[in-house]
Amino acid sequence: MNRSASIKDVANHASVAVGTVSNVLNYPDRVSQRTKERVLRAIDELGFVRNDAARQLRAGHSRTIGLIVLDVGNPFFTSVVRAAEDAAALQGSAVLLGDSGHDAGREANYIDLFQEQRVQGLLISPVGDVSERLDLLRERGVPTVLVDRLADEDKFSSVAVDDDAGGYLAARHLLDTGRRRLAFVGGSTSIRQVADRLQGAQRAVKEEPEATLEVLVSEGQTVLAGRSVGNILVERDRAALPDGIFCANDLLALGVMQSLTMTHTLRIPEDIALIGYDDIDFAVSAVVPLSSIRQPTEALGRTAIELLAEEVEAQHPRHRAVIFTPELVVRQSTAAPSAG
Amino acid sequence: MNRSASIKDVANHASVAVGTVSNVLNYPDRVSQRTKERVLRAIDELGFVRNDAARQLRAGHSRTIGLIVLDVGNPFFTSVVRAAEDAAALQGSAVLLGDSGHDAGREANYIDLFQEQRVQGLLISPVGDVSERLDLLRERGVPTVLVDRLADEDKFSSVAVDDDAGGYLAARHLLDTGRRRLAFVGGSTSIRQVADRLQGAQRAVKEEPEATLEVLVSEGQTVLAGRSVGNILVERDRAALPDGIFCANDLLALGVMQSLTMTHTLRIPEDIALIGYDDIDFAVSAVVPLSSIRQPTEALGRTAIELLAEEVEAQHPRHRAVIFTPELVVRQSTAAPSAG
DNA sequence: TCGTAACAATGAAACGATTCAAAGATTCGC
DNA sequence: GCGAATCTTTGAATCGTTTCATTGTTACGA
Repeated sequence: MNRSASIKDVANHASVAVGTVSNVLNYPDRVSQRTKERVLRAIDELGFVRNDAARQLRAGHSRTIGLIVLDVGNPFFTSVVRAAEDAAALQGSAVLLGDSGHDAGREANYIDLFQEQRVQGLLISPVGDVSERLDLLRERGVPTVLVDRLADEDKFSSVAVDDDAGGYLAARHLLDTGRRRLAFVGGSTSIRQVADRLQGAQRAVKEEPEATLEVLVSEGQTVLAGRSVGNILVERDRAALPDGIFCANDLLALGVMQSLTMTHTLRIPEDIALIGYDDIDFAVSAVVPLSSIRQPTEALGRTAIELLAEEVEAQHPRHRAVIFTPELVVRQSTAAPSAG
Repeated sequence: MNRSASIKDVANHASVAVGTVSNVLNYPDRVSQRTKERVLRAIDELGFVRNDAARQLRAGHSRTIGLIVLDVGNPFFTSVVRAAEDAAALQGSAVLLGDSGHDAGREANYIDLFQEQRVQGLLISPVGDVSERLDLLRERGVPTVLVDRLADEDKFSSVAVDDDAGGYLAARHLLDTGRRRLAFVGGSTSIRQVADRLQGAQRAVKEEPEATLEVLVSEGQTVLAGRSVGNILVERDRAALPDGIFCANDLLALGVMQSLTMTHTLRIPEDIALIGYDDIDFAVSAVVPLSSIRQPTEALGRTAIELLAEEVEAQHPRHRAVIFTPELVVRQSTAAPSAG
């Protein structure tokens, strides 16, 4: 119980050499049937479990990949994590997950921890700017792929989603269903995602001469912030109201939906169409099922692992930036208005 | 770049013995100021990072704790994980997180992986029954604490939340605010949590002679399932309606809320009070802010780590089962009706 | 100046798995 | 029955740390 059995114990118990036990574990074909059975029995009887530390020490590297995300609670990352785990499992690696919680200190701790663990490489959705900490990783030769953040291809590979394209998709969809007086609701445009989604929306609006896009800045990106914006809107003259609203995320959209439907005078989608972004679980079960833009999180996670594998294998890695295009999910909240 | 610097490289570079470098890292007081500086400079110049595998091999155990949860996406577990990480950090350990996704196969993989890693111990929220896999861990002497699941104290320590008490709290609150015709909405009572919460509610109702409790079984525990139940309710005669509804989780409650408020004839909380369970983020930002029962997730995570530490230290561990009582969070959805 | 105590530095041994050259056993054709 | 070829098994060396008994150094009081 105290000290767990080692390969040497197994060897003694089965009366073979340690090398043979190792062969049974790693190259079973090299070992005769009889011996194999004896060894396996011994392993079973002693409850032997390989010591990964020793294995790894000898091998010089681990079979794990470090993954540091900004917030495991965020469904976007949860989904990326799951995809990355599955993709890693396929190539025989395990993922060590770290949650930085947007905190640079925690991020640094995980980077250090993972380096000490000699992970094969690192997937990271970095806090703030791509910092010196990451440059240090590069110098140390730790293969690294940035997730949900574009990077200079001289320095890192990266996977990201094209937020401009997502914004375009959303606005184009509102225009395609006949809306012309659009509004964009988002937090500060100092958040890159918000700025990009807005930019894409503006691009779409420019394609329709008579279409307009009003920008409403919310205080944060929560349901409550959305409700505040909605409350301001319902005060307006009917004529001054937008007929299509694009929110920078689903939480905002759900908040706006609450305000608009609470008054019982405005109908979604007949009077105002509403589309969000992220396609969270709640979108489908909103009072009026919410149209949204879905990000290809599975592809992100899988591709991140694949890019990392490239980095690990290549001697002189040529970094790549892979950008995914999000997808429009149409639900009732943007159904075409019944009359022309 | 190829092979990272070892303690031996550092020793050469600083012209000291390897033991001295080790002392600088682990017992800085044993080393003279001059030497320490030379060594630290060498570490810096070579970009030396401790190899944890070697450390661990020598030590015989790692400084990590394995944590396997049923679903990292579930806010309950996310919160437990975070608390466990913080508590572990305090005692100098790191947490390796595994997400079984309710899948026994994935759970088994993580158990194996963590055993190979020689984790100090394991926190696990097990899939299905406490199985032979866990018994095996016990035989192997891997300290294990069950999370969110009571266990035989002969076998394991455990931390859990008292769902019966939670159910009692919720129903008692409805009764205290004057409601007498209560309804319970939940999925199948074959789910332990559902059964316990119902039982607690029944206990509270029995305390009031004229109070009644009707049980409505939903198909699943989602917003949509809640909406279905709500839709059935609004069809009823006003007189046959409950005046207080307790849902086995917040998703169900939000769904019920959607149905009731959509009709515009029933008001929450004036006509019907509504309370959920879990206190998810969405509860506070619902159309009518939702009262709920909050589970002490931080305490769960922290205590789990503490119990594990006890197991690790004690030679002949006496297992303990710690049960937490949840907490009532009152919001608008159960405000006392304006008139008596 | 010497002996002793306190302090610093040394380096071999150990942790447990994998590797691989070498030795030993078996099979086969003739 | 013999040599060659093939298949098995062996065990020492190795990975990078930590530990610890030992040796070397310094300081100080008598």
